[in-house]
Amino acid sequence: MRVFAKQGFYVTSMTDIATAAGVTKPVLYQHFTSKRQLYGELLGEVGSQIQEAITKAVTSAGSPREQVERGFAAYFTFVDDHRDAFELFYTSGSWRDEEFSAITHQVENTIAEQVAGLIEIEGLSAEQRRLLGHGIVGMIEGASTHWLSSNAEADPGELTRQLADLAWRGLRGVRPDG
Amino acid sequence: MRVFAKQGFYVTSMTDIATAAGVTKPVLYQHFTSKRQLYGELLGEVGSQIQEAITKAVTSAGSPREQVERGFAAYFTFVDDHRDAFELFYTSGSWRDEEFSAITHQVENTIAEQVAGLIEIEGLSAEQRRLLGHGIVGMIEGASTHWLSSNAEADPGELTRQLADLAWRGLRGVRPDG
DNA sequence: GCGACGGGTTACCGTCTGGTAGCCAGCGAC
DNA sequence: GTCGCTGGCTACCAGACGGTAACCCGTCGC
Repeated sequence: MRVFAKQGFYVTSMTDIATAAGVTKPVLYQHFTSKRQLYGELLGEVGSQIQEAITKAVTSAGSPREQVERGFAAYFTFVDDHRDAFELFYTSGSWRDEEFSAITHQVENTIAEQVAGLIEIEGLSAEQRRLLGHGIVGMIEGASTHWLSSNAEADPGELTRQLADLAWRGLRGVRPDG
Repeated sequence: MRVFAKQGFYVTSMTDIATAAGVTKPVLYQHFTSKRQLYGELLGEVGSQIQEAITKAVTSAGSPREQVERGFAAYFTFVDDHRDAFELFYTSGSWRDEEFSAITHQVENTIAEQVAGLIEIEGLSAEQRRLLGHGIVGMIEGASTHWLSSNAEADPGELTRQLADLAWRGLRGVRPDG
């Protein structure tokens, strides 16, 4: 995970992974049939974790506003705790690969659908809701990426307050703190 | 551009590109010194186009709200008109590459900074504003990606209305149409 | 002490790709 | 008609990587 997350799929060689794991290539091939299978398994594992974390957080909440808040909190906490996993999942660079992008898209679609269900406004088609849901998902991903790359020392709680407020109230509704 | 956008940097071979261009490899190397240089030049070109389109649109607007609207419109119009360019730029998969990601990040940072300047609320630090700006940029990117991959027949104008409204007024402020 | 066994390692293969050298065709000059 | 030149193409090279085969070493039973 660490080496894939740092270097990406194509740059990383099986020897790199084996070395990082303290073994040699043939040992790796006793556990995984191919490089693609190893990567796919990793990606799927991470995807399940993200999805589970968010779903659990959302279902434990009451009002839509609270669901947004808790969902965001779960996401940022996950990113904070599993930095490598997030980077692997998000900047893996395998979006042009049919098999791999299917996994990431499945997760994004699920989250976007959950978000779409929180929009209370009448008169929006399902596809319009989905689109907005993906907008919110992109918002979270963009903020997370910047957060990690900028080495900002904001904690997940502060991030959640800011971003959930942005999502819920828009650019005009953000308040300085709490 | 077309072949890079469809396959990504590593999967695409110079022979692929040469073939798509109707020439052979050595001819390619008369124009570009290496695969990386070719890709970097392409990426920089696209980045400049995106940035210029948005900056031009934003500076032609008055109120912050209008700047958001026009900026979004410029982005979605660009995506619609230069699908390959957008895919190359966004899902290029070269985020793990120091040299390439510098280009994309530079563009994203510039846009995020412009967005940050539109937030009128007092009491936010520069870094907090930047973070929210990147959230909005991610929102646009996420929505664009979904828009393209879902083959939705929404036009850029409709996208702009929905998403600009989402950005400005939040999830509670989206209205069905117009 | 000796032999069998099992897990890991070295060493290797085929393939592919970025990048280049040397050839060849076609055209213009005389 | 022949020579020379220019520009593109075929053919090739070195290196790297995914994946595998064959070997080797330590351990355990006798």
